[in-house]
Parts: sequence; C-alpha cells; structure tokens
Amino acid sequence: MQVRTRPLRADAQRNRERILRAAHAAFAEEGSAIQIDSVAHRAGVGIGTVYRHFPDKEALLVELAAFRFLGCLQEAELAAGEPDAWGAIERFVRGVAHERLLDAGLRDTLATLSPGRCHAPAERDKLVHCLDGIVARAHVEGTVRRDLTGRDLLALISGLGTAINQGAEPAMLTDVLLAGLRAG
Amino acid sequence: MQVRTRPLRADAQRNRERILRAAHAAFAEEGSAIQIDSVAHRAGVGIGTVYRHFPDKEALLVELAAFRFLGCLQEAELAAGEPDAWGAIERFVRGVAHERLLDAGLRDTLATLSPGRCHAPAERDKLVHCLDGIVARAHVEGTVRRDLTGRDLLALISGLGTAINQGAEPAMLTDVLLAGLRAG
Amino acid sequence: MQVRTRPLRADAQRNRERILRAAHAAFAEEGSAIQIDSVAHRAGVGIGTVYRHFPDKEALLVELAAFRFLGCLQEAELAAGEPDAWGAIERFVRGVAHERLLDAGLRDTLATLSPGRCHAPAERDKLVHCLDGIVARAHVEGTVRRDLTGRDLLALISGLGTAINQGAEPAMLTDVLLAGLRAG
Amino acid sequence: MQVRTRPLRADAQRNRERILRAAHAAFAEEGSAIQIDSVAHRAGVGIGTVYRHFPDKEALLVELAAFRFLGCLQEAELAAGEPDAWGAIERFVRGVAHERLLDAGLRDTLATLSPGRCHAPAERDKLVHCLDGIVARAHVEGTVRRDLTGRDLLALISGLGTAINQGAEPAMLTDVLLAGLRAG
DNA sequence: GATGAATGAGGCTTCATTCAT
DNA sequence: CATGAATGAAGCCTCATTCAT
Repeated sequence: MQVRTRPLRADAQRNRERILRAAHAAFAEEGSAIQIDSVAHRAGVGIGTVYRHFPDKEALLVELAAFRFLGCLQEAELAAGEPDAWGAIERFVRGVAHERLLDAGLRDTLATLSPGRCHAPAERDKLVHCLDGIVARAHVEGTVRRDLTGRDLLALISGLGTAINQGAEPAMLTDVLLAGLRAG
Repeated sequence: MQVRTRPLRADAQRNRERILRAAHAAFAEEGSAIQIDSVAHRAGVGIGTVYRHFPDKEALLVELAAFRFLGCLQEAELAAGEPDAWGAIERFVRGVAHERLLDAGLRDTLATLSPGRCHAPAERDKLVHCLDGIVARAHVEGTVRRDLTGRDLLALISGLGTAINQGAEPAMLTDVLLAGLRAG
Repeated sequence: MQVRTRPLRADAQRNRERILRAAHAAFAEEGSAIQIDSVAHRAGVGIGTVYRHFPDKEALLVELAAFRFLGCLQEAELAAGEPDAWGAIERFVRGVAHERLLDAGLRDTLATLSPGRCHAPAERDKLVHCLDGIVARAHVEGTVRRDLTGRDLLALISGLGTAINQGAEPAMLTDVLLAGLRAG
Repeated sequence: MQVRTRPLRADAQRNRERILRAAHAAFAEEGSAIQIDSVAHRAGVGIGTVYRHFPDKEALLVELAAFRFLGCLQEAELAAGEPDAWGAIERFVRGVAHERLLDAGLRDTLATLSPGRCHAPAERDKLVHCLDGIVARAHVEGTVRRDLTGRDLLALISGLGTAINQGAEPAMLTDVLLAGLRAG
C-alpha cells in the first residue's frame, strides 16, 4: 500500500477540506445518493480533484460515514459527562435525534451498521464502544433493560431516524424510545 | 381510471403473477432499487412482458407498495380480533416485525409514508385507518401513550424495520418499542 | 410466390376492409408514422389479424400508398374530362390540394415518389401516365411550360402539400403553382 | 438562459465542431431521424460526449435547425444586396434550391415552420423578417404577387425542397416557383 | 382464422470513472 | 496538481413482429 510520505501541499489540503464540506452538505440533503459531479460543483472544484482526493465514490462515502460516526461519538462523549448513566443515555438520544444531526446523511450512515455494509466500521466500533460504556454504567444503575447493548442502542437510533423521516413528531418518537429502554 | 372489463387470459394472468412474484422476491432483497430487466429475468419473461403489465417502473413499485401495505393491513385486521386493544397492538407489532415480512421491500415501503413520496397512499391510508381504530380502543383502555396515533405507530414500525436490519435482535427491539408505547 | 387460390372468406374480407379503413384514417392523421397497434385498435381487431392480412408494416404502407395514388388518379381522370387541358390541370391541382385529400397520408405518399423509395411504383406510374396525357394535350394547346412532364407535375403537388402544411393559405399556394406552370 | 462565460477548451471546441459536422452530415442525409449513437460514431466520439454538448436529442435538432435557418438567412442577406428586389428573390430562391443546401436536413427544418413544431423559432423569425423586407421592396417594385409575404415565401421554399427531392429537375421547379411568384 | 400476449432489438439518457490539457 | 471533457456500461422504455391460446 502506498503510504503518503509527506503532508499535503497547503492548497491540496484546502481543496480536500472544501470537498469534504461540500460532500457533507450534499450528504445531509441527499444521503448516499450524492453524485460526484454535484459534490465537485458545490465545492467549486473540478471532478478530477475529487477523484484525486478520493479514489472512488465509495471512499468518499467512507469518509462521510466516519465523520458522522465521530459526530455521534462526540455527542456520546459529551453525554457520558452526565452524572448518571440514564441521564447520559437520554441526553445522547435527544442530542442525536436533533434535526440538524439526524439528516439524510446520518440516517444513511446508521442504516448501514452491519458488517459488510458499514462504510466505516472502525469509527462505528469506537462509537459502539463508547455507548457500551454508558450502557454498562446504566446496567449498574439498573436504569435500562437488562439485555441492552451499545450496538442495540445504535440500531435503535438508526430506526429513530427512519421514523422521524416519516413525518411523525420527533419528540414523541424519542420519548417512546427512551421509555422503551428504561428498566422495569 | 381504466378498469379491466374482462379477466386476463389464463396465460397472461399466469405471467402477471410470475412477474409479481419475481418482483416481490427482488423487492424483498433489494427494495425499491429493483431493476426491470432483473425482474423480467427472474420471472422468466421478456422485458416487454413486464411493460405490458406495468406501464413503467413506478407502476410496478406502486403495485408492490400496495401489496405490502395490504399485507400489513391483513396483519392489523387479524390483530384487531384480539379481545383487548393492547393485545392487538402487541400482536400487530410482533407480526409485522417478523423477518419474512419486514424485509427490504417493506422497509422501503414504510420508509416512504409521507405525502408525495408514498407509492400507494390509498392502501397506506387504509392501514392507518385500521391502526387508528386499534389505537383508539387502546386509548379507551388507557393502555397506550395518550399522544399516540395510528400514523405514529406506522412510523415506528418503519423505524423498527430499519433497526432490525442493522443486525440487532428483533425480539428485543420489538420489546423496546412495545414497552415505549405502553401508557404510564 | 404463394398465390391465393380461393377468395377470402366473407369475414376475412370484412376484416381486411376494416383494417384498411382504420389504416387510412390513421394514415391521414399521422402519415407513415402509423403504428400497427393503433391501426389494429382503430379497426377493432387484434394485431395478429393485421399481420394475417399484411405480412409487415411495409406491406400495409404499400397498400395505403397505392390507394392514395389511385385517389389522385381518379381525380386526374375526372379532371381529364375538362374540354381543355389547362382546365384539366387546374382542376386536378385544385382538387388534390383540397384539405381532405392532401393530408399527412397523401403528403407522405407523394414525398416518396423516387425509385427505391416509392411504396407503390405501379400505381404511381399509372398516375404519372395519366398526368402525362393531360400535360401532352396542354403542350398541344401551348398552355403550359414547354419542359413540363407529368412526373414534374406530381413532384410539384408533393411540394404543394408540404407548403400547405406550413400554415400558408392553400388557395394562394395553389395559385402560385398554377401561375408558375402556365406557358409564357 | 445559461450563458457560457468562458470559451470552451480547445479540445472541447474541436469536439463540439466534430459533433456538429457529423450531425450536419447525418442531418443532411436522414433529416430529423438522426440517431445520437450514429452522430457520435460519425464524429468519432463517445455517446456521452454528444450529451455533454447537447442535453438531449431535441437540443441537437434545435442547433441544427437554427444553423439551417441561419444558412438561409445568410443566403437571403446576400440576395438582398441585389439592386432590385425581384432579383433578390430570384437569387435567394435559386441559392437555397441548390442541392447542397436543400437536403433532407433543410427540408425537415423547413417542414416544421409552424409554431409548436419549429425547433428554432427565433432563427426562423429572423429569416422571415429578412424575407419580409425583400418582399416588401418587391411590392413597391410591383414585381411579385400582391398577397405574398415572407412567411409564404418560406413555405414555398419548403415545398420546393420536397418537390426537388422527388427527383424532378431542380432548375425547372425553381423556374415554376419564380414564375408563379411574379406579379401579373 | 382471430386474438392479443410475449418477445427483444434498438433508441434515449445518466453518471461513475478515466485521461488529455 | 487541477481541470473538466470524454468515455461507455447500464438502465429505462417503445414498438415491429412472432406465437401460444
């Protein structure tokens, strides 16, 4: 494997960022159906430049998925700061369910969690690991269902995204999810 | 609307069914990304035959979506036979969550519930209407959340499909959903 | 070549006529772009029946072209009854230019007069022969251009059809043509 | 309307011209029945390249029709330089009737002059306007029929094209047309 | 013979990817 | 490196023609 030996030139680095920003915007609106041309156009660069930075569309989706998982991870780590684990779960779920986060992009990202489909398994695993930690603490508290795992929590968030997309009230759906997760 | 006056010829009826069966199979696996050629091939007929029965791809998707909604409706009507409304909801949710039903096809069908996106609004409405009835009875019983509607229930099922698809344990996800729906 | 040995059965004969009538109507409106399905539908018969009477679309167009040439021939023969040849030419041109005759069908028929393109050369030749006779008489009268032939006259009628189709006033175009043909 | 801000790259410009040349050649032979694939093949480029330059087949036909009208316009403007208007008309008609110009392409172009069918109404109108000028001058001279307009003249040229295509002698047909247009 | 369902070649168009400038 | 023009495989759909009923 060709490993990059020196850092990118400043302008190349700038282009890479512009492309990613554009791709994120497109991804937020259209999910994984984004077209390379449209990303390049939004970024104000040529198609070739996109292909210089990303060998193919898949690679770009990987980057986007990774970014989205990391966004969730950030949310999870913030939530983990809550004194009680249940509070952390609640904060995480509500935070992620926020419209700005749970757009077409995140929904598509979360819709492909399973092995062989997930674009960014490493980042997904980091997130799952973080959630596992929170869930474990919650088990000690006895505040969540005994059989819940971080993986399940993520799958449920994925479903929440789909449900929200059907036009139901996000707050209500979130309440249902949280109530369902609660022990007892 | 053009109403067929006489029944299809026996062979045409057979082909129509083969096409639909093939389309259902493809739809179950690939959802709305099915390709006409592949449906034709699976059905063992020529492309033109598919187009004789369905004017375009959209029309085929409409048929498939309608069928899926009707499958859910059947499930809902069966469930409605339960003596108590909560039992009906539980039975409906568990019935639909069954892997055979909640495949890529039904997920795509449920993922497009909103006006302007739904392929078979009439059938969707029938289903929602039926669910509304069950939910109304449950409100009288006081067994479900006060703010729940049939539409919400459907959106949640849609999310359940996505979540199940991520590899989590269906029974568990279903339990979470049901617990979340329960009043109190 | 397979030669029909016995006359068509009565119902077959009737079907043949219905098909031709339908084809003429379609031809009048759409010219040679007619579709076999639409002809069959207009005729109230199955597609297969059209193919029983005409081996392929070409054969049907041949029949239609022949009919159109014969319609013109009839017009020409009627016109030939005029006492003077110039009157015959004038009557023929005005008669053919009539909207009912010079429709898309006749225009397409006349637009393919040349060898290798003409669908019904035999009938075209009959018509040309008849026109040659009229033109010859007119040459004796000295009322038309010396270099005019029946073939030219037909080509000019063909052009007249096109011109009329562009929305100009038929009477005026006809006048121009007749004035242009006149000797002197 | 999208206006190109910077000139095409040299190679793109070259390809655009090759495509247009190929399209013109195909158009000259086959008229508006040209096929995109065949144009691409004649031009020695891929199909996609044709679509890069022309969004769809219609757009290509528009370009071709516009070009043809402009070719006629050029002819008309040259003719307008004649000292007398009748001479201008004669020169225009003879110029356009030249085999090189009046091929299947120009015939198809002229065969769709009417609103809703014309591919390049703006260019057609320019041409009609120019012809109107010439015809108006001729009316002052009293050399053409009183009821003639530029629009009629164009319709007649359209018909002339069809007639020429039937294999008659172009010079003769042109003479007939000119004689028919002459006043008196 | 009649029917119309079935066929599939062929046309149009899109878009991920490559490559000349 | 950046550009965006070029490529062509692949999808959708039409319609002349064949063939089972």
